[in-house]
Amino acid sequence: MAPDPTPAPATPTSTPPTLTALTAYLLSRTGKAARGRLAARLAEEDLRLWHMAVLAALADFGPHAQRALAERLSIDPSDMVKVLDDLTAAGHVTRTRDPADRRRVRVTATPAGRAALAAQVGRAQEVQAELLAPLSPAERATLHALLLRVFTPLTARQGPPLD
Amino acid sequence: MAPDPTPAPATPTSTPPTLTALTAYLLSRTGKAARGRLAARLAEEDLRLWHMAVLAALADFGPHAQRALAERLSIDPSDMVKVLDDLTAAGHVTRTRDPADRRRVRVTATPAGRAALAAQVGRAQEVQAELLAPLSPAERATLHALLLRVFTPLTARQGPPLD
DNA sequence: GAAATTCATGGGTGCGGACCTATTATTGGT
DNA sequence: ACCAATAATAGGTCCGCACCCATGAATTTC
Repeated sequence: MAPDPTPAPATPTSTPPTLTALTAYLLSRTGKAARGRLAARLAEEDLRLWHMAVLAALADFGPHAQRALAERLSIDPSDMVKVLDDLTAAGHVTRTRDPADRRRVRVTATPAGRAALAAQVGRAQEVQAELLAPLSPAERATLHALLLRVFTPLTARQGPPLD
Repeated sequence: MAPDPTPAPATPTSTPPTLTALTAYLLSRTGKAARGRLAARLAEEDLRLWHMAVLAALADFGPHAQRALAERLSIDPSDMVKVLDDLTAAGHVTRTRDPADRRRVRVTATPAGRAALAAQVGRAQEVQAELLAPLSPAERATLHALLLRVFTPLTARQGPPLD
């Protein structure tokens, strides 16, 4: 019977209001949760987020030169190499040298790759359903729309040299 | 026509619709952006997100035993040590042994620490203003409310053993 | 008083992400 | 034919985060 302030129910694990009052903080935390769960699901098939992003880019925009693909996704070309190594090993994409310019490598999604992407999208939607469980369908739509408006300008990186 | 899909204006850097259609993806990306910019701002004063979180917890809930603080924030106790090392060195918190139970260390925010927290909150709001620039004040409030509802259950980790 | 427990601490590990520098083909220009 | 620029590739580094174990001091339990 000490002056112990924590009887038994242990610590509440509640987050400081000072932080939850910040939208930036909430974004950071929920984003991390989303990323973590997403990554965990993708890991079930030995994929990471970049793999899915590359497959999505190929599916949405068609074949790319490898470098163009890297630029589109704002990933370092040398890192793209490794991502594509994995994807080719898994049979999700094919690398073919561009006959016109044999320096370039043309990256194309295979049918298996597109199927894998569809499967991953499905898993992502499952994760998403868990995360957004507290929200009604209408609210989820609202959230999505708002996030999209916040997100878009982030990628619309000012084209100028910037260097 | 030439099979060349990229005339000259370089690569658009646009994100695959397959991804932007996923709220989980948007959460992940915007969250990462928020985190990154936040961290960059905090780094100006040699602080990281954990430092701010600890200061906020102390300011909001008062002094904590070190272990209780770690539990509240769901951080490993051994990592908490290092965070507190930094904060004490910066004069933002004080560590005093609990006279009742001399194993425990009582962590208290100093006035300087509380001031530093206020400054960081200010910076966070600046970052936030940039991020949420595309949204009207009402929309920002809506976003905040929705995120809060999504976030809360994440921390309300089911108390059960789970192991 | 001895043993088991709790805390704080130090040190170390592994993972993922971002970034950076050669090196080797291949090209276009001169 | 030579030279400068571009593509892909293979390495390597650094950082942040999360996690885990061993130790020593202090406390509770028996």
